[in-house]
Amino acid sequence: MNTLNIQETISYLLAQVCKAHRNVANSALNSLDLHVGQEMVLLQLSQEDGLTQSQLAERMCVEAPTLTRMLQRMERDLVIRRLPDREDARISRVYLTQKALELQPAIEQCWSNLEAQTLAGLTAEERMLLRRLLMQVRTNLT
Amino acid sequence: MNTLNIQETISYLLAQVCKAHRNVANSALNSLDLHVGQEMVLLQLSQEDGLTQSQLAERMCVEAPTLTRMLQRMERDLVIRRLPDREDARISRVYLTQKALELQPAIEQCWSNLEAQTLAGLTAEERMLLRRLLMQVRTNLT
DNA sequence: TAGTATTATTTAGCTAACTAAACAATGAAC
DNA sequence: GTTCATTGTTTAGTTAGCTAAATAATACTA
Repeated sequence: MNTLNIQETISYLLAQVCKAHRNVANSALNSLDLHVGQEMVLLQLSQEDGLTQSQLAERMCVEAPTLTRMLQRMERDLVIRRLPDREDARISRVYLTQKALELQPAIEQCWSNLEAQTLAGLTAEERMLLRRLLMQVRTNLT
Repeated sequence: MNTLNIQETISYLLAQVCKAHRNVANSALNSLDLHVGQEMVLLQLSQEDGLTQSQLAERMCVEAPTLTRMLQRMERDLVIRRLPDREDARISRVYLTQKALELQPAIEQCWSNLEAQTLAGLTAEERMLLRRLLMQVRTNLT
């Protein structure tokens, strides 16, 4: 017999929550012709345009090759463009396009709706508590 | 200016936690020659061997084509085998192999370690609370 | 200055996830 | 019993994520 009932672990619950969260985010973003993950590129650039790919990868916590391919597709779809750095020819800087700027309010609305749906039925105290606990978990796992 | 600071949302935090959690799980499973996601197939089958692919997909909350490909790779790696149902020729049933049975204690150990790492530094009350809050969030998102 | 090490990005090749569509077998209804 | 709908699985094609290795440019060092 199993001594550990996997389905009763918080890890299992967490994995389910994440999958559901990602699915909800994805559905919303699809209506903007974006894939889940791409919104984070646009959000990072909206805070600081012209980041290098390395900077962007680090802030998004993804590996460089993952980002390269995402950016290739996003460039194809005209939501970002890449220009070589003036001083260092190794570096490629990423910029929002007009299309991305126009998309931005809708993306923020998506994110805001997602947050509201995620936290529905939780009091302000519970939300603070959830944040604190998740921050502890994040620390534990990184 | 942004009215919403994405990085301060719980959705953003949740996405980070999930990514970290999946990465930790993946590293541990790699040492058993498994990929993250595959352990769930084995865990489900260890609770009930001979499930149909549809049943397995439903319990894992993944789509049928996702499972088909995972099972093809796992069959190649000799951790599961598939046999046609005797009565209904459409149905394919999935069974653990000897190799999978031998792997099982190590998988449970992985999961157990993951759970411990995830919850390090949290009191019993905090763990109960986290479970309750995550269950609410799961309900909100499904 | 020539040679080597480091840094930035890309390519190649893998897995997990999705949807849409094909395929095959069963079941139902006329 | 033949046609049609439903069910179970697979194929095709997409994206996000990973590691290892290739490529190219800069920086350092003897």
